[in-house]
Amino acid sequence: MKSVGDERREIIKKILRENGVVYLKELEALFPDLSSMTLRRDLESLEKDGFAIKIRGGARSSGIDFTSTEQIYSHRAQQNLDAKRKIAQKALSYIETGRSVFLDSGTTVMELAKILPDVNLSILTSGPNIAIEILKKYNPTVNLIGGIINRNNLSVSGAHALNFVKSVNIDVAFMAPVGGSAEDGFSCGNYTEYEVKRAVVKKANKVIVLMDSSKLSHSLPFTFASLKEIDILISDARFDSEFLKAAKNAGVEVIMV
Amino acid sequence: MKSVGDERREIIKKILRENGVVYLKELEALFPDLSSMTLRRDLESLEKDGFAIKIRGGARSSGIDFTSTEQIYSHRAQQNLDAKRKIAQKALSYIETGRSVFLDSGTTVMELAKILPDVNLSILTSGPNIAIEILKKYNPTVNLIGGIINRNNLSVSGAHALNFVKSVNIDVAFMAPVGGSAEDGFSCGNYTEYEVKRAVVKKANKVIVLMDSSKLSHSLPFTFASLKEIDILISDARFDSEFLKAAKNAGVEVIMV
DNA sequence: TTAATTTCTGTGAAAAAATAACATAAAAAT
DNA sequence: ATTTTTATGTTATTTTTTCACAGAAATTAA
Repeated sequence: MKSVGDERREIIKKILRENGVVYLKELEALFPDLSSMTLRRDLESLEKDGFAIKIRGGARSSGIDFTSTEQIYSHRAQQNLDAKRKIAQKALSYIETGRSVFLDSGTTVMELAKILPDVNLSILTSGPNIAIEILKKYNPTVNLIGGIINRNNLSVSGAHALNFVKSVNIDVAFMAPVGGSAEDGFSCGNYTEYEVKRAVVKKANKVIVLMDSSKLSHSLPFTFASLKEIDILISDARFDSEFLKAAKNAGVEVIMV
Repeated sequence: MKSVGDERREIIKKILRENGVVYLKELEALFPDLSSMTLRRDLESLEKDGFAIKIRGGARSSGIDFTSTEQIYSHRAQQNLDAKRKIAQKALSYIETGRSVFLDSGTTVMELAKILPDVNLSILTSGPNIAIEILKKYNPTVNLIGGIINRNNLSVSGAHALNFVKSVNIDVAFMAPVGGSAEDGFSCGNYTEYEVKRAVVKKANKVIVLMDSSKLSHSLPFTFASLKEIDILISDARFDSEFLKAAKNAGVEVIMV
């Protein structure tokens, strides 16, 4: 699985991580005895892997921190927009006026935020971009969890975030895992974010997981909720009978969109 | 401040938001009676605004959507923009690498956020839009204060915000008052926001106030800092000798841009 | 080991796209 | 009404990218 230019591409990745951008000229200077075509091909391959975005004269970092397992899949996740919308639409029916609602960070939840009805709701979220989206409406009260922000997924975590969550009441929580499976439950790739999600799951009266099919059968290091701990799973995935059986045993209502 | 092609660029933004990418060919088909040069220029302008990233043959969404911010601020942000920029430019010289910096919410501070150098800084802010702006850079660590968000000025406040501020150390704080005068000091119009600002002023080693001339001689109900409590005042206002005398007595360095 | 196969790299021509510079039209300001 | 500014169009030039093919290097199989 390793190949000849891997080391070179690692170096390019590093530059990309540090500077956010790399130009062909730089690379040509850095690797004087390679043809620019080879370096072009490197950028191309990095783009195919979702690490870089080619721009004129070079490439930019895709913004994904590829040192963690979690984000390796995130470029793929970006593509499932249609599924995310359907999931969000379905999720909408579980939102009741006047309730206290937690919205996790993530692109699927962002779709939900966009179509949220403009009614009296108390929203709590760990995503600053989601908070701002909801502020477009007039009626919901928006509470933003504070803490350190992960620039890769615009998610807030850390000790403050954790304390915040522990001090509030949540009727219904919409959670967005990065991975999900029957055995390992719903997981993410970052410990501090796991802590926050875990705390939310414990506090919420009802937990609804929004998961598009790209997440299925991926497991990430930190499980924030087992099947037993959630109430509803909304997904576009075609679950196999084994999964559905496990869900049924755990008392989870599975909704396929 | 609105300009001719704005509507067209809104459409392009929308495409970008939906598809994540847009190609010049598409745009040429969509706007058949415009030259491709104009459309190129649109993409360029969208890139300059941080909304898009140019790629060969088109542009990709930068992933950061601050439409809502723009909408909320569209009017206010344009007022005195020139002065705000000059103030921000001046403020920049008081930011040192590696320090813990508090950035208040507000449009003047937003201008500062935009031109912040991409260096190792620990940023604490009460403005979610400011946090997102800074996340465009690679190096600063961004801490966002949590709490309830005021949809009029995108500022976070409340008990959680207050606790957060009380638990952190701040080297230098950049504050944006809504009103300022020699007698009443620097003030704002909302009690919970006052509480947070007050806490910041007490904790910060150095307090720098950024105030454009439209704020001068306005007093609002809640004074979060008296002249004595601040270190530097940066403004485009033409202060009268009485004000300058009061500032001098209070040991405030007044910088007029 | 050699031979076969695959992967990686180099070259240069052709195509595509981006830029720059200048001209004109439209809009805004005075 | 005029000046000034902003937006757009046109064209030529430069730069970058793509493409197709050939040779080198590495890997695998025999």
